[in-house]
Amino acid sequence: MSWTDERVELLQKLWAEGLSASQIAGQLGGVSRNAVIGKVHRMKLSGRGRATTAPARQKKATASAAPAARPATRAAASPARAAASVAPTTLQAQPDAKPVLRQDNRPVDDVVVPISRRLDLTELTEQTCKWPNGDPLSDDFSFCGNQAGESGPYCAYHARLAFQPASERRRAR
DNA sequence: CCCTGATTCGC
DNA sequence: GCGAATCAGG
Repeated sequence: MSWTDERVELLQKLWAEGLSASQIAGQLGGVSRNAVIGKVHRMKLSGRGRATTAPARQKKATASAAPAARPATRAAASPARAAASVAPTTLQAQPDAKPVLRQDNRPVDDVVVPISRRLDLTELTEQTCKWPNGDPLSDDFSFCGNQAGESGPYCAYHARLAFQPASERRRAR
């Protein structure tokens, strides 16, 4: 894959949204997270808010000294990562968070702000996103509750997560 | 061990 | 310009 205008645009957008390089690579497809990071740097988009830790870099030291073995494969996925493993949301409950909707005609899937409404199980309807937040056994457990898409149980943001391989999903919000 | 971004450098 | 390898850190 090459960096077409479209892909660069998406890269810039997702990077600005704060997605990690690996997540962006997963969405773009065909590129590694290193490729994404490299591209970001070449475009000079590094400093993204106050996010990363960037003290300084060191010299690569004596190059071509001892290549050493590759890190080996890292495929093995953990057995059962159910809804229970979803990381507790770090977003504070917002009393009247608006559902994720657009006023214009832009595609819904380009919404990226997953402010959970933190609904209780009994508050769910056909139209609310059923993405779980937190540990189901905990008192804090809740559902996203944002406007669900017409064709699924999740809001645009979580639908996107739901249809990604678990390995790319990582922690959900 | 999982992950993050940063850097170097051969291509 | 590209991105794997590597590094430094959480």
